[in-house]
This record gives sequence, C-alpha cells and structure tokens, in this order.
Amino acid sequence: MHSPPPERPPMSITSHDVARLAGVSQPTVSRALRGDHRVSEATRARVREAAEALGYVPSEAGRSLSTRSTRRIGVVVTDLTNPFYPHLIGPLHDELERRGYRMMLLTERSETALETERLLDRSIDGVVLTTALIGSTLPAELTRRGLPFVFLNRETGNDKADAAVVDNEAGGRLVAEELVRLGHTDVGLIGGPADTTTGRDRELGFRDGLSEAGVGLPRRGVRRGPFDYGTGYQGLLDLMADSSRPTAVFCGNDVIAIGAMNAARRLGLTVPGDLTVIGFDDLPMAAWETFDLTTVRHDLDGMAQAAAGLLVERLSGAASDAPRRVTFTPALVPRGTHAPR
Amino acid sequence: MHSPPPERPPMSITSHDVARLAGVSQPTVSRALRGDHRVSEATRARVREAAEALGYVPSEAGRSLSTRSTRRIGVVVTDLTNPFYPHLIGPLHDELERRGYRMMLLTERSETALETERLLDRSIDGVVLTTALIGSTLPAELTRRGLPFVFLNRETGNDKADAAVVDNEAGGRLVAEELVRLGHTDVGLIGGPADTTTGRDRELGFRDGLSEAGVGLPRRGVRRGPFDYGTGYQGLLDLMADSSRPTAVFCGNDVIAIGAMNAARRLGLTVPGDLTVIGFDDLPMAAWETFDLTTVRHDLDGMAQAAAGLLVERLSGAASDAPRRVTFTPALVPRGTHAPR
DNA sequence: AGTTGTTGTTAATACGTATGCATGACAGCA
DNA sequence: TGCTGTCATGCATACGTATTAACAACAACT
Repeated sequence: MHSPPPERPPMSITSHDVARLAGVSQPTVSRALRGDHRVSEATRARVREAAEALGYVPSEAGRSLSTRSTRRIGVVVTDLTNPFYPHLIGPLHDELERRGYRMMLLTERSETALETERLLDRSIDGVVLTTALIGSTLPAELTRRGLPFVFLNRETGNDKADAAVVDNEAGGRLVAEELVRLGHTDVGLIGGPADTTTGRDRELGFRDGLSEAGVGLPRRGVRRGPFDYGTGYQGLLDLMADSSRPTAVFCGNDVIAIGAMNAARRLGLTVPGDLTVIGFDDLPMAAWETFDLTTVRHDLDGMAQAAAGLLVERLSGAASDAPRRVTFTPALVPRGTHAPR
Repeated sequence: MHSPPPERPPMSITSHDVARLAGVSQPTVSRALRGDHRVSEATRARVREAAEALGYVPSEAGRSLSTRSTRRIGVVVTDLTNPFYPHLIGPLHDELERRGYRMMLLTERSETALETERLLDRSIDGVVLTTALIGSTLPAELTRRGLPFVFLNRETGNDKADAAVVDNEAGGRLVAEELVRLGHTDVGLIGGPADTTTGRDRELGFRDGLSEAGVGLPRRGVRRGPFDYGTGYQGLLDLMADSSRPTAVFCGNDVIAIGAMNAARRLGLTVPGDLTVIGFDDLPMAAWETFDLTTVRHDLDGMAQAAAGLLVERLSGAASDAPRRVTFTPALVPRGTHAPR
C-alpha cells in the first residue's frame, strides 16, 4: 500500500495575488520584479511593496516552463565520502553560484537508463561530469540530446568536449623523476582504476619517467583499485607480501597514499625510513602532521572554477563550437614521506 | 562564423509528439506511461513503443507545475568538506532515493533572505536541516510557509518539529565516566560551537558526568570552535600552553579530535601516554591505524534513514500532527587513545 | 427497445510565469 | 487640430503535464 492522495498542498502566493494587491496585471508584476525597464518607478515600487507584504516567491517550475531554462547545473559524482570530491565540489558550487546557477548534485552509482533520465528531464541546463569512466556512453548520449556538459577532473578519453583537468601524465612523471633522483630502483605503484583517465594517465607518466631513467616497474609491483582508502591499505599489504618489496610507492591519489601509510604502520614499517610514499592531489589532509605526505599538488579550486566557467559560457552561447580544454600543471610538494633509498 | 545565439533551445520531445506518433491524445500518453489502469493494454503498448522510439522523457517542470509537487527534498548543509557531512548525506541520499525522492543539496553559508528564497520557490517538497543553529529563525519561517522539514543531527532547541538525533548528553556522560574510571582529574574539553545542540549537549552531559564524580572542569580547560580540524589543532595548542595541562581531553567530534592529536604530535606529546584523547561520531577515519581513536559511536546511517522516513511520512500525510523525535543511543568505542592517568 | 453501466478515449482546463502584440495615454511637433 | 512617437500597461498565449468532466462505443440488464 502507499500514501493517500495528498489532498491540496497548502495555498501559496502567486504573481496573480501580488497583481491583485498592487492593482496591476500579472505580466506587470513579472516585469516589475525582474527589473524590466519599461515599468514606471511608481508601479515598480507598488508591486515590490505588495510582493513583500505577501511574501511572494516566484515559482521555479512556472519560470522554468516559460523560459525553458532552470539556471540549474547537474553535477555527477559517485562517492561523496571520498574526501577528494567535497574538495572539488565546494569551489564548484561557489563558482556556479557566483555565476547565477544552482548546483544539483547527482550521486549516481551506475549509468542505468533510469539514472540517465534524471539528466534529461529538463530539470537542469547543463552537466558537470566529475567521475566519467573511459568508454562511458553518457557523454555521447548527452551530446545527442543537446545537453551541454563539461568534464571536470576526469574525461572519457574519446569524447571531444569542454574539459578542465590536470596534466596527469606530467604529474606522474614528476614523481618518477623524484624517485629516480632519490636513487630508488625497486618501486611500486598503487594506482587508480585503469578505466579512469586520472588513473591511467598518472600511471602512464610515471612509467615513462621511470623507463627514461632505466628503472623498471615490474608487473607484480603494481596494484590498482578505486581511489579509496581500502585500495591503498590492501594494496600495500599485497605489495609487501611479495618477495620483491619496493622501497618506494607511488599512490594514485592522497587517499590511497593514506591507506598505504596506515598499512605500513600496521606492518611495522617506518615512513620514509623503510618506505617512501608519494601521493597525488595535495588534499588538506595530506598536510596533517600525522601524515606529512609528500604529494603532487594541483589547483583544485582553479580547476573547478574553470569547469564552471566553460560550462556557463557554453550555456550562454558565448563559447565557440570547438571544445576547449583547460589543463593545469601539477607540482611536487616535498614533505616528510620521501627519502633517499 | 559559428552557431547563432541558441534562440530556441534544441527541440525536445513532449508528450504531444508521442501522442501524434502513437495516434492517441496527449492525456492518453500521460496516463499510459504512468500506469493508469484505465488505459487498454493495446494502447499502452503502442504509446510505450512510440515513447521509446522518440526517446521521450517527461518534463520535470511541467509535471511539477501540474502536480504541485517535485519529489525533491532540499538538504541544508554548511560545509561539505567536513568529513562528517558526507557520511551523513550519503545514507540520506540513498534512503530518499529508495522512497522515490531526489536530494537537492543546499550549501548555505548564512541565512540570508536570498538563500531562504531557494527553499520557498516550490522547487522542493520538504527540507532536511542538518546544520541548524540554536536560535535560528529558519524553522519558524518554514513552518509559517507550510514547508515540512525535519531536523537531522542538530536541532534549534526551541522548535518543536520532527527530528532524528543522537542522545548527545548521554554521549558526553559516557566519556566523563570513562575518564573518571581511568582516574583522570585534570581534564579538558575542546567542544563544538555553543550555538549548536550537538556542541552544547555533549558538553552538558560531559560536565554532569564529571561533577557527579566530583571532578571539576575549570573554565580555562575549555576551548570551543567549529567542528573542524583547526579547532582541535589550535584548541590543544592553547590548552597545553596553559599552566594547568590536562591529562585527558574530550573533543566535540572526531574531526576535532584528529586536529588535537596532530597538535599533540607537534608538541611531542604521545597519545595516550602523555594525553588521553576521546572523540565523538566514530567516522571511518577514527578507526585508521594512524589514529586508532577512542570515540563515541552512534548510528549515523540509521539517523539519516530515520530523518528521511520522518519527512517522507509527513509529506505523504501519513504522519500525525504531533512532532516525532527519534533518538539514538550512543556507545563508547574503546580504541587506543585512552589510558589511565 | 430502452435504460444503465462499463470501458477507453478525447476535449477542456489548470498549474505559474514570461513575452509578443495590441492598446491607451500623453507629449511634441507642425 | 491632427500626426507621430514614446512610454506604460494589459491581453492573449505559450510552455508541458496531469486531471476533471464529457463523451462515444458497446455490453448487460430489464
């Protein structure tokens, strides 16, 4: 069974009520409150007063229906409890707000048709994809339906679309160069998923950097998994259970690195004495004394702002047709978890 | 040169298009797709087929306008980067989803009139308040406007409304009793804001528990601040700069406790050797080896689910008028950060 | 054969706002 | 005084869906 029909939701004030009170027509109310210059000052004042008195708030649905735009942006994320995303979404929210848009968070676990419908019911004007997977068909679908979108942080690899991303390869290479400089020859990698550009490209750059210096990355020195704590924790346990223990490990992001450090602690390994650990992202957490994590920093705020800018410009028709990419350059932040071999 | 200003947003399929293709009227499409039993099987099939073929997705605005309901819930939060909230919002999102509602995240810094409007433009059917402040006028305003809401985690103290909360006083008392049992007589508190029920009541219970055992909590042994890392970090530095250094500190939540532990590390204090630290919430982070934090656990998921349930029931009119409270009982989780004096 | 249902469908309309078009008032000008 | 133009406002309508009421078609009773 279910709920009985919710009789009549409580009355609410419409522009007609305001019009009646102010002694004008409904369209005049609309124009007056939206600052249309064709309304006389006297009338505008009267309308404002009436609206104020009644506590009038324009209906979002009515406006959307009429203007065919919602001033709302959908942001697709999978896992909010991963600290990375709040730090990405915070600045994104603020920047969208600043540009007159509201953020609508869409926490999608999978790309079911049902989930996709939520993007297509015209309740949002555009989409920010932060957790795109390589090979995802969602972007193509959005393009087909004419719903503008922008990649933030991750891409799909194939789709040509607006994007704000870090140069992940460069970041991976930075870490490789540092490890080489420190004299490490037995290195490990606990990377992100292979079907994400962030996972793939960081690994790619890391491998390139190593091989240029003649350092190998054996297959059994590599573990991969979701960008979360568990991946780092289990990944390090696995790596260390193997006969060829690495002296340094590059982790796909800070959260993985923190998982790895905790596992190291459990194994009684000191960092960086017994093991060098390097992360990626430079979340605030990385700077905590407990971790003091050496990592790769990039401009998370700037990236989020750029994505918001790209999308909003496209929505306003100000953008050219060609997709635009904004790439941020990462930098190594040396802290306390790396040491010479 | 390129696309003209997108005067007409790209065509989109409406129920009229589906009707035309299926050779029926628009209302029939509406009924057929929504499973109205008065539509014949044959017609329903034809309509479904047509809808499928055209890729029809009903317009959310149209539906909202007509039904006067959006199946959307606004969730008010201040700071997403505080790990506590994602852990609260995750299960909340899932439970709302399960009950057929979508979550709309409203990240509000302040209670300006402008912000409040977003709650009142009829784009949401109800509100979950997770960061209510004691003395806030927002709940009264919502009541006045007939917008149902529920308190989750925090309350305002005065308003009588549905709420899902922990017994914060009991939690604080648990900690006091444990510290007393361990023989601590010089105790400190780094609490949450005094204008939050979570901050106030945990302190209240803690004080009660202490005084019942004849242990005092001197004014200079108390620091308060936002429920964040910085509060814990600076709070502990301050406490330890004072002449009367406590041997144990109760922190308003886990995030504060982690800040405090990091400060302890900076000061060269060992935990729990030199200092006992106890938190509140039992976030996953608390169990990390690095912290191994003794804390107070409560059922975060259950609380979020309860809040969703209370609100949805009220929306469906199934709830009685009387406000209902669901209170969760906390329990001490002994880990590695507490020790006898 | 006439009445009464029953079933499946359409027509008309409501929801709240925004906008193109028409209109009325009034000033400026000759 | 008539003509033109500007300004402020109202009228009619569109947006997309859901719902009420009306209506056919047809079966089932008297």
